Amino acid sequence: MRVVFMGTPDIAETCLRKLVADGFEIVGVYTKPDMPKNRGMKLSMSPVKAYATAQNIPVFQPTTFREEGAVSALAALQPDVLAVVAYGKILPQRVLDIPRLGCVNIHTSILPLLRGPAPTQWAILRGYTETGVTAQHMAAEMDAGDIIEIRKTAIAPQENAQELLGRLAGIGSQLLSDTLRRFEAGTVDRSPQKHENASYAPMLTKELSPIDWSKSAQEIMNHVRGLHPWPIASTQLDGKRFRIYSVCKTNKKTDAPAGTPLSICKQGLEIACGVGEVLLITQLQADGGKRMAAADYFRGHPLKL
RNA sequence: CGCGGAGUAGAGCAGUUGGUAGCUCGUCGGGCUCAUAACCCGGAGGUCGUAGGUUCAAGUCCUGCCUCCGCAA
Repeated sequence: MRVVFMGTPDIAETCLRKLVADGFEIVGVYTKPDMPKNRGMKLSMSPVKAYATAQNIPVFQPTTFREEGAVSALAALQPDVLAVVAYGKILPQRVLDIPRLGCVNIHTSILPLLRGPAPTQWAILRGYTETGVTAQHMAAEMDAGDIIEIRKTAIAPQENAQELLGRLAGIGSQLLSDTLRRFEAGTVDRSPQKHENASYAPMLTKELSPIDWSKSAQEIMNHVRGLHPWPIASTQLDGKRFRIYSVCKTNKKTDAPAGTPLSICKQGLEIACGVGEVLLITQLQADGGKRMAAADYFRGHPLKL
């Protein structure tokens, strides 16, 4: 079976590796074009491209499928099935129509919940205790395709989006591999989504970073966990901006206004949040500095309380 | 050559206009207490990222290199 794979970030690389390891014939890999990134604005390739190149799989990086050349190039690969994982581009119907057997997408939520680009992070941000991975037939409307299979998993109380995404990548890559086997065998299920229950998980932005200390300890924890590893929760303290990497609930109470630093102890800095609760900042990073334990930071930067 | 910050004891920092390095925590030894992530006394531990240069003298000034980090994309 001729498989064309489309994907860009780490989770896509994990899935591609799984397909290669399981012996699928990958006749082409699509990924987003190399972009100047990071310090120095160096041109960098996606994890998927790096891996595909190392495996000598042909890599395609069209800017858009609106051009006929890109569409015909895909058709020339004569794919039986198209496997898409976090590609980062919307595929028009005429692209979805190319593969002989169909197009499968792996989405890291329990569809129809959390359609869109950041489902893993929003599952945590919204305080869900369970999420999952969905294999769907692709439709022109994003993440609205008929469902093939859903595999659920519980979200651990302390788990952050990076850790969760790592687990979902493992589950998703297995699900993708299993699904492709079913495509081969002609035993793929199909059941429509309950579109009236759909919700959306929009792209994360830096505007989401600042912590609202008037929220409850649990909500702030969700905020910190959900925005890890990007864009990372942040707050102002003593006139400086800090990225907050991890926090911990306490059972203490306070009358101090939300956002007030209360005390520094061995584990970190205690701050008042909403409804009189106290949250402990355990890991942070100041501008220009490294990420470190909060207790370490305040050893060298005494904070007047 | 996108903009900027930083590399000093195990950890986090200070070190003023250049004159053989300090603080907090930890660590080791001793003491005190019913008790404590408590307190007291004492000790160990640093070729100040690296290679050159200026100087009587450089952590402190100049140049190259390495590494780390934030912003912006």
